[in-house]
Amino acid sequence: MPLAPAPTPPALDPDQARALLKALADPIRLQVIEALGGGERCVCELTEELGLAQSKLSFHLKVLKEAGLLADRQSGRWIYYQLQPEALEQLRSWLAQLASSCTVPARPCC
Amino acid sequence: MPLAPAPTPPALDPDQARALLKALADPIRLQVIEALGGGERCVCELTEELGLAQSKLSFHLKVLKEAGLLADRQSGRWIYYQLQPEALEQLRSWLAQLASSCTVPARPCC
DNA sequence: TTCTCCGATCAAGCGGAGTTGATGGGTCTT
DNA sequence: AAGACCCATCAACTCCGCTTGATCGGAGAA
Repeated sequence: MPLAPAPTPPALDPDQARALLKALADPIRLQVIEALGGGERCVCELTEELGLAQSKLSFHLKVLKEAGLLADRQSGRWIYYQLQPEALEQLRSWLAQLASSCTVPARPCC
Repeated sequence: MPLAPAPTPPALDPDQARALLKALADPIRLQVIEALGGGERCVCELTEELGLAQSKLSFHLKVLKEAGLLADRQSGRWIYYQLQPEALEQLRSWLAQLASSCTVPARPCC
């Protein structure tokens, strides 16, 4: 039987949200994310475009991949990375939920 | 004359996105954010609910406020903080834009 | 096989964000 | 006025994440 489709991914618990945000909150990783926003890229392309040391880029790619933000694919000796739209969508849902009722005024304290 | 409404805030440049993400990417600040997701709170309420040292909470509130994620309001000797939905919405737009074309396959590299 | 290239992994060093405890400023009460 | 309370700020310390340079593994070319 076919898998149930999941157009809206399950809600993010705070720990998962934290992992995604922590992975995104680095200037170099943001450069990588922005570069991959235009589509899949090979590591050697990213190295050149961003002007990064190879080991440094590899380190940050690993962080992003382990957070679930990136997926990789090997083709010959090259490895291609791309953004995982599901992870981005999960974060969007989490943010939307936060915004939904955050303007409720406080009842006077104490 | 009435102010022009701004339902969709202006697009976020990478630096602004980075500032927001960096502010969110801390476990204590996330606890604060989650607590404020239910509505405005007084600092003394947050201190008690989250079981934090006063100076520690104050430090993180300042970080969140300077990032534009929180607004504060004084009433007598109490200070109330609340989430800024506009900031959350800006982040959501930024994420949506990233996801929009990130699945374009790479053309073979080299 | 050997050589070359791509990318991941490792260990050591460094810097900066977060924590802690004390102090200061401001408001309300008595 | 003095005192109590709420919150921000400060300086010193700690600790963890990032950087760096070298090494390793795997795939293709000769």
